[in-house]
Amino acid sequence: MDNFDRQILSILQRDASVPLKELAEAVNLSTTPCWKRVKKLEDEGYIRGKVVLLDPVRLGLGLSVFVQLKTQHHDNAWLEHFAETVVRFEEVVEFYRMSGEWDYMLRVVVSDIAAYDRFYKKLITSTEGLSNITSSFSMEQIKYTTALPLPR
Amino acid sequence: MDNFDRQILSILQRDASVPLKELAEAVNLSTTPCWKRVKKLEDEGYIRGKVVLLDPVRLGLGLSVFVQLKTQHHDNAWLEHFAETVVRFEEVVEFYRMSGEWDYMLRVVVSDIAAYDRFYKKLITSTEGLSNITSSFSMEQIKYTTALPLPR
DNA sequence: AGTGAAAGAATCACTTA
DNA sequence: TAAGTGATTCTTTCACT
Repeated sequence: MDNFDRQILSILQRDASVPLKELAEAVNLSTTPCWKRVKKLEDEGYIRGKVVLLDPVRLGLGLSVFVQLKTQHHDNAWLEHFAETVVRFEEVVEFYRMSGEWDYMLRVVVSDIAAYDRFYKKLITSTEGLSNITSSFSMEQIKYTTALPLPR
Repeated sequence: MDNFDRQILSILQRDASVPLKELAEAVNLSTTPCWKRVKKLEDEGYIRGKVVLLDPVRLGLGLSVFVQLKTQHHDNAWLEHFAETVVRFEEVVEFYRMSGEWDYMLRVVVSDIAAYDRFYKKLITSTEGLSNITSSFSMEQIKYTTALPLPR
């Protein structure tokens, strides 16, 4: 992981549609060595995949809801079962196990409050052992990026 | 936005490295009409871009911190200035204006608690008018996807 | 790490339903 | 208005230096 690699990752995580030739020029390599580095970064797991990002608002999915959850169960078996259930819901785009007051946090993407309510009912009927839930509604997504802060 | 388009988006938002020929086969079109649809979806703003997703843990960026903020200022000028400042920080990968108790929420990606503390100091010295801040630490990212729940 | 050739994909003009 | 065919152009990939 040298400087070349970091530059390559930095460009590709912002725009993966640049042709290899341009990418190579940008980092001052010729195509083949640059290509070999990209392949290596894929093989070594730095690059997890290439995807297209969609516009949630354009698709009528402009509402993000953050759901914070508490449970009494703190054993691994319960967590595994719970995680499996929650992960299956397509509306759940992010899911974290937290320290502090709340045990879990989700980000749920839906079209509107009515759709969120449907999701909420689905969630509480399909999981057990939750002692507390709170939902916080986002009014506006001011920033959303998949680009990680790479050390330069 | 018909069924073809939805299928195309559904595939590309999970894997944008599939060749057009395969994509076309998967949705039962030949390459050109399929290609035209992809271009149209880009032009019309459904597709915001193509990116490579990196593995945060592999890069030593395994800590997500959720930062909730309150302010006294509820005018547009203050928000704009505040948003501009916060958006500039690369560590901030998500930034929402919220309803309810907290006015804003951030997701911040850092390497460890020490790095978060550096970010925290940077944040509070570069913004003004914040009346309350709380940080919640994620122990584990159980799910993270950029794929939106498209209606089928 | 680089060159140049071969293989493979994307793009386009044009045709057809 | 939308889909298909085939030719052209551009990109990626690879053997070799």
